[in-house]
Amino acid sequence: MLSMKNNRSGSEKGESETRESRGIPDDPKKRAKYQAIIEAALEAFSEYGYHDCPVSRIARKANVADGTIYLYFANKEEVLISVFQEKINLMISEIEKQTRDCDNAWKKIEKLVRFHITVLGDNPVMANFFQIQLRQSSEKIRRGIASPLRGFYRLIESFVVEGQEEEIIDPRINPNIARKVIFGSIDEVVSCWVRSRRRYDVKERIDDTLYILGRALLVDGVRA
Amino acid sequence: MLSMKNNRSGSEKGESETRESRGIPDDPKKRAKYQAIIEAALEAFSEYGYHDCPVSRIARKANVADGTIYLYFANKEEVLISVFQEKINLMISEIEKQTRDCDNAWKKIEKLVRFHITVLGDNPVMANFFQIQLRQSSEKIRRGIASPLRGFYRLIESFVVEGQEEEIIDPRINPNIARKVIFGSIDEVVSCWVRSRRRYDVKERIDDTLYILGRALLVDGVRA
Amino acid sequence: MLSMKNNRSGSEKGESETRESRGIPDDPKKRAKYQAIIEAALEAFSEYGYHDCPVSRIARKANVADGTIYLYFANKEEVLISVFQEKINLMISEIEKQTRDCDNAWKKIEKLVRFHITVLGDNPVMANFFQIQLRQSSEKIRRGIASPLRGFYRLIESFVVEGQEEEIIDPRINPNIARKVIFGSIDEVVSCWVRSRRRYDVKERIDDTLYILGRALLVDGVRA
Amino acid sequence: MLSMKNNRSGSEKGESETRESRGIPDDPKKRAKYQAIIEAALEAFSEYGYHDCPVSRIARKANVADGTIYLYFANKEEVLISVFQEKINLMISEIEKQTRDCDNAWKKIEKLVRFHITVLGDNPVMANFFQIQLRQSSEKIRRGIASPLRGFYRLIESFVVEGQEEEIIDPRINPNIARKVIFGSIDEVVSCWVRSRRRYDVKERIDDTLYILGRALLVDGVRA
DNA sequence: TATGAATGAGCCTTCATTCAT
DNA sequence: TATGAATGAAGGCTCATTCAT
Repeated sequence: MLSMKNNRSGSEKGESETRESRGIPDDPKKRAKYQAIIEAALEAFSEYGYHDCPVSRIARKANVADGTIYLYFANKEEVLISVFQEKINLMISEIEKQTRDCDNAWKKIEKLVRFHITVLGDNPVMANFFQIQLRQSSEKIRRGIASPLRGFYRLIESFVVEGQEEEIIDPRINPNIARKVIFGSIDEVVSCWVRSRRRYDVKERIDDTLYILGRALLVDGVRA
Repeated sequence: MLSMKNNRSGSEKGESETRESRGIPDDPKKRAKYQAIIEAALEAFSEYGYHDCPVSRIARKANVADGTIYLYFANKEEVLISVFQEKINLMISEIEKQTRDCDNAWKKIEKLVRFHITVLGDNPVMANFFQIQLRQSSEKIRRGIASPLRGFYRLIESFVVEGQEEEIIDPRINPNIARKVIFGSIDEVVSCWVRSRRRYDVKERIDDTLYILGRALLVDGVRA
Repeated sequence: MLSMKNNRSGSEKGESETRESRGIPDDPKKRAKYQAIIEAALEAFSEYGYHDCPVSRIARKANVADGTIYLYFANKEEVLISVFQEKINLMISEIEKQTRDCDNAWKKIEKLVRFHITVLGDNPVMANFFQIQLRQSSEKIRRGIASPLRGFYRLIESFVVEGQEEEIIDPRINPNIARKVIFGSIDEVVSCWVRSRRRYDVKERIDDTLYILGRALLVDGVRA
Repeated sequence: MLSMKNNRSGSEKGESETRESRGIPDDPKKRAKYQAIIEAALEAFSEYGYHDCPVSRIARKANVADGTIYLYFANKEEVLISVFQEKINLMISEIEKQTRDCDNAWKKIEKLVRFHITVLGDNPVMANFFQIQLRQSSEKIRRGIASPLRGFYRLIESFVVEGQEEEIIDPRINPNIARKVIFGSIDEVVSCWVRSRRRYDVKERIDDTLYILGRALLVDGVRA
């Protein structure tokens, strides 16, 4: 099983407390403020764009002082990274929970695709954050995002491998590439929808997407 | 055939000389300087990241004064957009040329995928630009990029439709979604490679990618 | 009586905290810094001229960082406007105070003229500011200055009307034009002196000016 | 008589040709271009404001290249000064002509006031230029304007002295101050009208202004 | 722990002026 | 003489971050 759940430290190398990450507070009062900042940042970034969103705007939204942000996060980049960590980890746990009792690996992939698109489709703020704000050119941000994203990647890939073990997914498929096709497809579907200013309902695209992904992965006998 | 080739004007409405786009110079001397700035910007953005790359750095690289940039582009955002226009249009023309005498639509898709990954795989600077720098959160940039990108999208989609007419691609596939799967897959494959700091050779991933895309699209009889 | 005294808010519409004016701070510590900037700006503008005086020079003179200016004023134009507001309102209050127990309206006008020329005559920095720096071609500045200036205009005009009610000023005189003659005369007297680089003492011109203004306004019986 | 007419050199000290002024061209073709620039500048300054009017805008309006401006004027400041010189000298000549056969000095003053306000009142572009654009804080501009302005001042003052010689103007009046009262009054009347965005007709204010000025200057017996 | 005033580095952009053609 | 592309200095302003309270 994926042991991602609480591995939310800023970097995988365990630079415990210094610059890169101040960690997630244990004290419930602090934890609440930490969460408030995360949620405020999510909204603020989506609303104004990462680079056009001053830290003061996050603070204002979170009902804290500007300086308070820096008691919880090392800097603005860390805030963005932490928002992503929080959200992607929630997503991963939820998908793990929901796929736990699926009959087979393809059902899990189906669930994952459906869940991911549905969540973002129902949540414009998060969709904007994931598809637009996250893609910053800053090296530090990219590195900070890499690790939690890997958790999501591994989840998908594990489903593919599982499917191959169950002999419902073509064994000649490279699972790593399959993961990229799956993730890339979802990502593109959602990105286009966000860029279209959400003029249609993405959820209506789920079945067509799954149809193609099913063709791509499943051995002939299994395809409906 | 797609008539995208030389449609590189800044805006779709053809406002010859407004703020948003100063157009591409006809005078060959100016054209050369325009190109020099484009190339310098491509490099500079890739090297430092769009937001961490002052206009002065582009100017320096292009061997022109800071102010000169503004004789050719309305502002920094326009530079980024123009670099993309220039490059994506080159790519489109080249793909159109190379696919002109393919036997069937699938060969064209194969060519496109292979070409796209190869070009970026051989060109780290451009890869970084396409996969990282281009994804800015600025609304204006996103809009500026949308139109030339659409040309690329249309090209892919036209191949899918062609394949369906040739009855080698599953008619039940939604071509628009197929395009997203194809583009999303390429994009993810290249992005991961760039993010890995190009620690391997992407071109080695082409066949595996095409294998999955072939499964995804082709009717059973055609698949090798 | 004119209720101008403390009406120093940035805009007439009472928009408490908008861009255009950050208001005058209540907190005494901030108020002190606000005043320091005002005084520094007055000096700096007079010394270098509005357009040739970078904000950084004001900051330096006020012993604050450049950015601090923008915590107190929305932009450079607002600084100029605020300096004027501050100074003209002081002037108005002082004149109101000093004219309160004058025997008649003409004495008030006399006082006003004498006071105005004396203050500027004794204060080259302020004179330069009022006569030179204030007259900027920027529309926004002109509008910002208009409202506090109107307070000064009204004061003069009220004296003229009063004089007519007292039957010492010719009733056939248009008080609005009389105000313009009075103000225009003072203004020209001081301006010429400033432009002469203060090569003489303006205060010596007061009596001659008042002699002419007395002739202009007073009914024959009253003139000395 | 005033010998101002063609004394339009940049400075009174006769620094013939070097920096400060390139003089007015004799060659009629050049003279035409010189005039075209003057007129274009007058318009452009009025329209955009001196500081917000790039030299290129003047060039455009004058149908010449930017660089051409510098063949006729040493710099932008010189352009402003020259516009003023041209216009004020025209004004002076015209007033001299029109007052040549006035019965007495007061009629001349009347004519001058009426003429000045009428010309500006009928010519918003020139009014804006004289009342707003001209008042720049730049030391160099102020000095450049001083000399031609002095011609206008002298004209007014000469009328006052004449009036005193004719014994229609109070001999106890200081002619220099009288000139300031006259000029200051006109200036204020026109300035207020310009600042009001010309919402009324200034010419309607002429009589009221003259009434007050007549009271101010004329000996009792002469006043109507 | 929380505040928010203060900092000051840094960047985009403008535009007067020059000069090769 | 005329052009207009090129220059590059300069400045207003923002905002991430700090630190005294």
